[in-house]
Amino acid sequence: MAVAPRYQVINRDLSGQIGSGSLGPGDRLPSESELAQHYGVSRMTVRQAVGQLEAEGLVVRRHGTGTFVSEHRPRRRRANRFGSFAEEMGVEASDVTSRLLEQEVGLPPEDIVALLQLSPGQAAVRVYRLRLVSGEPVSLQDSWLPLLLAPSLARGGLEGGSLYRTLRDREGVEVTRAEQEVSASLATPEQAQLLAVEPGSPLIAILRVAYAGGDEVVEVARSLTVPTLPLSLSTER
Amino acid sequence: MAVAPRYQVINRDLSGQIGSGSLGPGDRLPSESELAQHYGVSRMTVRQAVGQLEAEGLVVRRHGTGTFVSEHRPRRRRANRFGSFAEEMGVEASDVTSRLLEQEVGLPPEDIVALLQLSPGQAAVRVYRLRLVSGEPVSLQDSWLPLLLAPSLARGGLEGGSLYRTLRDREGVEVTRAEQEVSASLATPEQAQLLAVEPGSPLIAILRVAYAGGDEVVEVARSLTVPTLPLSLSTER
DNA sequence: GAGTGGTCTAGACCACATG
DNA sequence: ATGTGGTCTAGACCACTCA
Repeated sequence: MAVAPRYQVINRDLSGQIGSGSLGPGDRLPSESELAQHYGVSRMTVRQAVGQLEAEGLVVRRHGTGTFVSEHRPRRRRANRFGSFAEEMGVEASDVTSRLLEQEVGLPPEDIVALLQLSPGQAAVRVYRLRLVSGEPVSLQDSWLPLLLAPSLARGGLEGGSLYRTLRDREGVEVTRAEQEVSASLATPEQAQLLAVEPGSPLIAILRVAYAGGDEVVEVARSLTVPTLPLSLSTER
Repeated sequence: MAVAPRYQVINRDLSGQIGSGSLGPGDRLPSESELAQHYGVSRMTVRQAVGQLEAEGLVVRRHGTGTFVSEHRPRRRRANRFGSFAEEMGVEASDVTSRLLEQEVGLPPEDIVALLQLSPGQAAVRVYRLRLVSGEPVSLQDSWLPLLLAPSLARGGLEGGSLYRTLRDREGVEVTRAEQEVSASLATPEQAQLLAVEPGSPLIAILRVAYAGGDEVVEVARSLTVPTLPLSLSTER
């Protein structure tokens, strides 16, 4: 039945109340004892739910005083765990879909070869995807992985669209660390068409190198993401 | 006597064992039950200690398998500590210089007022700087701070070019947390001239909100930075 | 099946903030 | 003095992994 743990149910309920505005910034949440009684669980369970809210930045706990809704909307999650794409975008995983543009075995471009630490001639798998949130295209992700590390990807298939999860479940390769470089670029006509923006629009460009274990490079990926900032910076002084 | 909580003692002990190498990368920690017995506490207490290690990135928990020391040294704490400008750019602090473009007291634009949580009419200090690395312009930083929090800045002067350091030394205000949103934009002619790039070039745009203590907003800053990526992403597929 | 971490209980006492 | 969150117990059952 895949029943969610109680603390997650409580977390989502409170999270929803904050999101919908029935709990506004600065409001005090019911005390942990009250919540425990209300949800019919023990206080420790409530604490787990609230602790998660706190980690997400939605609430602030004050010893001896109470738990309060944060004054600000949390913007970005911290990047300790290079989160899934959904986490990084700050959206629900269920809102994220993928369109597979290419999945093939071949020789990557020179610069990628170097970053992947491949010997000359060694093949790699390319997974080129368009990621969508709520059906809207938001990001192009172009990943290259050493064929030796990801042979199963050569045969196609991605479990639930998550590359890292597929790696872990099918190859036993666990991505433990990633480095990113953020840049900006202009959309080419082809990119623009896929992302539904004007050609020449600015895009956030990220180069990511993902490692497993020590220094073994598992993936080199380039992504181009549509800026989502609500403020128009380009018109500023 | 200010005795530290047991879970913190346990956390530090394990943390020390990892740091000293008696627990190396990939090693499995004793099971939670064993740790509980060893430290003479309940398993829930051990879980709190280990959970903290996990949040710090020192260990990885695997359901049904065990808890393992992470393969990599956890790098920078991001988000929590937001490095100096030099750290963020990955350069030596001695290579970084600033050119003060404006430093004045006034009423910020509407959007900034909201983010600063100012009442209507409340004044703020603006510090607008061009940051250079090795003499090359790389970033425009436009900061707004509540006048009440930074009165000394109204009289000019920045210690060593570091805004946060000035805040700490002169106002006793310590920035404890910052949130950032990354975006992209196109350089206006004026921005282009200051940054020595072509008008219309893509720039990395970052909106930062810095907090002191709980939810008190200390600074809202917008920065525009020249992409420094060695790879030319804009010419890619 | 044995061992691991994940969830949960129904209490308890303590430290802290505020009226 | 009261109520809050912080810490802690001594169990329990479940879900997962692996031999």
